[in-house]
Amino acid sequence: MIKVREDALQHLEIAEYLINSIRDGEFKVDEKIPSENTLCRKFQANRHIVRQAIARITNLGWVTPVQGKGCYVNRISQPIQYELSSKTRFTENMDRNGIKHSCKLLHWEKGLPNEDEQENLEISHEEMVYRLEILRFIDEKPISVTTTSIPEKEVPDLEKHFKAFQSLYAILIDHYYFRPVRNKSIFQAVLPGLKDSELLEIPESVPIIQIESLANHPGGSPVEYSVSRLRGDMNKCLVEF
Amino acid sequence: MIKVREDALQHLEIAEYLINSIRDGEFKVDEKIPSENTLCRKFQANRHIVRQAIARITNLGWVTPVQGKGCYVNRISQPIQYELSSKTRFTENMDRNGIKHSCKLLHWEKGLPNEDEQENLEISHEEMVYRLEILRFIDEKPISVTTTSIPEKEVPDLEKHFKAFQSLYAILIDHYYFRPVRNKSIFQAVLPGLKDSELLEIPESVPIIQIESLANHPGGSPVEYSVSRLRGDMNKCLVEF
DNA sequence: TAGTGGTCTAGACCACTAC
DNA sequence: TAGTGGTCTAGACCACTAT
Repeated sequence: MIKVREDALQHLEIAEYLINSIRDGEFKVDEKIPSENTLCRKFQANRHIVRQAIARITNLGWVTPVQGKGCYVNRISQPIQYELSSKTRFTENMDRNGIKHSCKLLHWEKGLPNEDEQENLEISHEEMVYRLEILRFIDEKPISVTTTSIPEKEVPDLEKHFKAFQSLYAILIDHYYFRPVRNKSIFQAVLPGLKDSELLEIPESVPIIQIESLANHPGGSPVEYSVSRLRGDMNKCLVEF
Repeated sequence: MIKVREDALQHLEIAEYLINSIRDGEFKVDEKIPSENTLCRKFQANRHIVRQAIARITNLGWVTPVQGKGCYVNRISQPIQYELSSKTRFTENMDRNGIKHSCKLLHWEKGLPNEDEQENLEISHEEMVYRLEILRFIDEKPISVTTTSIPEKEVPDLEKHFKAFQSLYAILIDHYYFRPVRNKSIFQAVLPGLKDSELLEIPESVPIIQIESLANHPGGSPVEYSVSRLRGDMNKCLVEF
């Protein structure tokens, strides 16, 4: 067992104080906690220590520091529950729960498949795939980013339907007359990469749920391989058996 | 967009160097990376910066610092894939994949149910529950901690069977003649609390997968409510639909 | 211009490990 | 005793926001 000096770990005490103050409503949602300097004076602590404390409660999701302004208390919303089954999709999930949402096609490309795509989609190394990167929002705040791969042969000229992009599944159903069925999903808890943390507007220490999914033609062959990364503090996933 | 000084974020450069060196095999698994002081000299950087870099690669799972000794490179094992379905249990999962595992009953108690337990197990506030805390190991390393609640009426005198605890399900089947069936699971990515990080022997910034599950009597009423917390860097969960 | 958070330097003392 | 990582102090300059 590692000993700890009695007066040490002061940053944990400060973090605890801040969390309790937020819980008690002393620091209110969307308002600011005291500045670093103020906290230094209050606790007779070094700025470094105060910053450690703030880093901790930031990672725990309580506040978001903004350069030049201050450190804002987050609205602690219950995470959105996302139901995964063979049929549910993001859009239906949100609509069914009456949650206002939107999405944005960040990027698309047509290219040769990587190994994961070849294996999961059961295609050869020379069959082209469409690759879409989609960012989803709830209350104008980004909550997930998804990379989806579909073989070109399944959706020729897919890019013709990208104007006013609303939902990939709407395009598949309206223009290609099929609706993929979720076959399997693999869940992991990971830390975001630099790109993810920028897109999702979270610090690099907020955990994210990564869901790697494969969807098939109804009763048939694999057609859509996707990797989604959801903010851990705003999402949870329900699976019923 | 926030600007960054060109010479700034030096700690990210150092972190990148360290990761690349580990990847390239320059720093080998189970050996130590150079000491903080050595890195300070090498990069002409302040110790604080070097420590930031080390904190980063620690959180990303590459190394584990040990006081007084050094900073050891972790064996990057592919995460263990854990298959969740209505029937699979930890023990069967591991056995099927030929993974050597063990577990330990950390604590047990009999007490009144909390709100979650009342709701999920569909019991009144005065029906006692057994509450078990189980730590699971793979290769002698802790990988998950689970809290399981079962109404006392389902398993009277449960504690009589705790000697040489091997598997809760073995006890249920051998002595109470039923085998719970998984009904639903809720996945979240969270950061560990202090207690979790101690039990799982991970720093507080390594994400964990939290799985809240409910299991029923075959075709019947709820009988087991559990919350598991798995090391994110060592586990992934597969669900097939 | 003043105040905020972001980054970095320099140096101190402590606890733990190895010798 | 020397070397390691853990914690903390004191102070600097920067970028951003508000006034």
